[in-house]
Amino acid sequence: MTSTYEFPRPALTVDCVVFGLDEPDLKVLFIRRDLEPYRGKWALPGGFVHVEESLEDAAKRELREETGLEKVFLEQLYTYGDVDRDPRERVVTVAYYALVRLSDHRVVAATDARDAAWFGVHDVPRLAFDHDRILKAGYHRLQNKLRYEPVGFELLPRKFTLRQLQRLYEIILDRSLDKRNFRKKILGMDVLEELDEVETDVAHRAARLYRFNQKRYREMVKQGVNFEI
Amino acid sequence: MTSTYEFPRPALTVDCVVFGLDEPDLKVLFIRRDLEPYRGKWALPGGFVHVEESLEDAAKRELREETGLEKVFLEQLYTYGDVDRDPRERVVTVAYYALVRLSDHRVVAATDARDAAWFGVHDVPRLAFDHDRILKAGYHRLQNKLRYEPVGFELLPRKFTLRQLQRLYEIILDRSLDKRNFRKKILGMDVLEELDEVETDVAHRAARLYRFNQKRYREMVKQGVNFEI
DNA sequence: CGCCTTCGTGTAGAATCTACACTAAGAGGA
DNA sequence: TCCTCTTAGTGTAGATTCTACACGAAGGCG
Repeated sequence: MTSTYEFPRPALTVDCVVFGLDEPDLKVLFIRRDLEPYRGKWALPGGFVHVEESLEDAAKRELREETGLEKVFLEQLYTYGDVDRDPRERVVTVAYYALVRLSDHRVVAATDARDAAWFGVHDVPRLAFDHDRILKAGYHRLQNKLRYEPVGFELLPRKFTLRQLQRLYEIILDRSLDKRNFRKKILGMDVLEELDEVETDVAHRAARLYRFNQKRYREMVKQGVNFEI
Repeated sequence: MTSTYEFPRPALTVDCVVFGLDEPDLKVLFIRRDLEPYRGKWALPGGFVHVEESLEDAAKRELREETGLEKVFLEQLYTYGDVDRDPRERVVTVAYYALVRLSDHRVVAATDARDAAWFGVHDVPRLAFDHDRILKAGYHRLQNKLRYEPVGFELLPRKFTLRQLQRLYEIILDRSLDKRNFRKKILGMDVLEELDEVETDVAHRAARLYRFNQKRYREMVKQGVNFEI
């Protein structure tokens, strides 16, 4: 079954920059290509947009098919449309970035016959197409996002300690933060719920666990509260 | 001449949200559609992406063809890909927003047979497709952008007074700013060149003219300087 | 020359940011 | 049981930045 159009059309794909926190590293997920071009090279998970699915649906579907990931935080990043991005033909790619809780999704690589693997964000192999550029944009966006919105919770277990959260910020923003100031700031945002639980299995005083209160956050966003770190 | 593909492909278009400052209003440019669907309705300037041109080139070309505008500030906004955006068929639209110096481009509407017109951003007619949504996103983006980056100069004449600049900020951000604090802040950024000229044709003391020093700005961005207002 | 309008400037008090160090809790081993 | 080790959890002073606010100077115009 084929489709015919009066004028030639670019192919349309989605690609996802998938971040996961694997302390002490921020990791990104790639799949190994099993087709030409760039066969055997690592690439961002992604693929063609079907004509009856939205862009976001396409991104979700590709993530599920290629990496087994579901229900992750997903946001549009940028659309890449230079004419020579793909050696075969004109391809326009809508890039998304995703944040996944590795605590929930341990076994990603195994879910599919395809070869998937996490790489440290500062230690990425040569990538197919212009995917290094997309990766860079995704990382940059994550850093900016984190600076202005409390989005990091998507990378942590649902219950976490303030120390874990601070480490996350330090890893992503790539600079160290003062413990007391960080706690003041983040608690002052008033979007964390203090739980009646502490962490377990640590060989020292256990830290209190917190949970992100998304409902409260959304209310505060409406009121125009600032979440800058 | 037709093109045939194995699978159906969405059509790909670009649309531009074009802002211009026409004191005391921020205006947006629309064209009146002369084809179905939405014939006679106002719509964002835009059109199909040719297969041999980049997305940005397509946006520039459409702007030129439909509105006569050239060499304007142009930046990608968001890509809209819901399946039912267009009643005819699946259309994916990469939206851009543009800032134009009305002082340089007075006669936009006349350049083409097509019907083009500026509307106050708070006083826009019913628009074709989901263009009201795109407009909203563009306006929102402009506000955010202005808040964090000195981008407003693109809307002013190359030489301008601090008062003009402040008015611009007030119009776009939709709140009044303190004169002295604004001047301190903006001059403290160190990206304005004080000229040896003052405004003319005013019936009161003439204000000094300034010019935006883009080179200096770029250097400062590299150093990670903050341009928040 | 007087009037009118806008230009251009400083400061004090409030709020926020930054840098910094010690006691408390709990686990583990002697 | 007690000593040691590690991290938890907390407050403050000084510097910086933000905010609110008013008046003399310049220059065109009648």
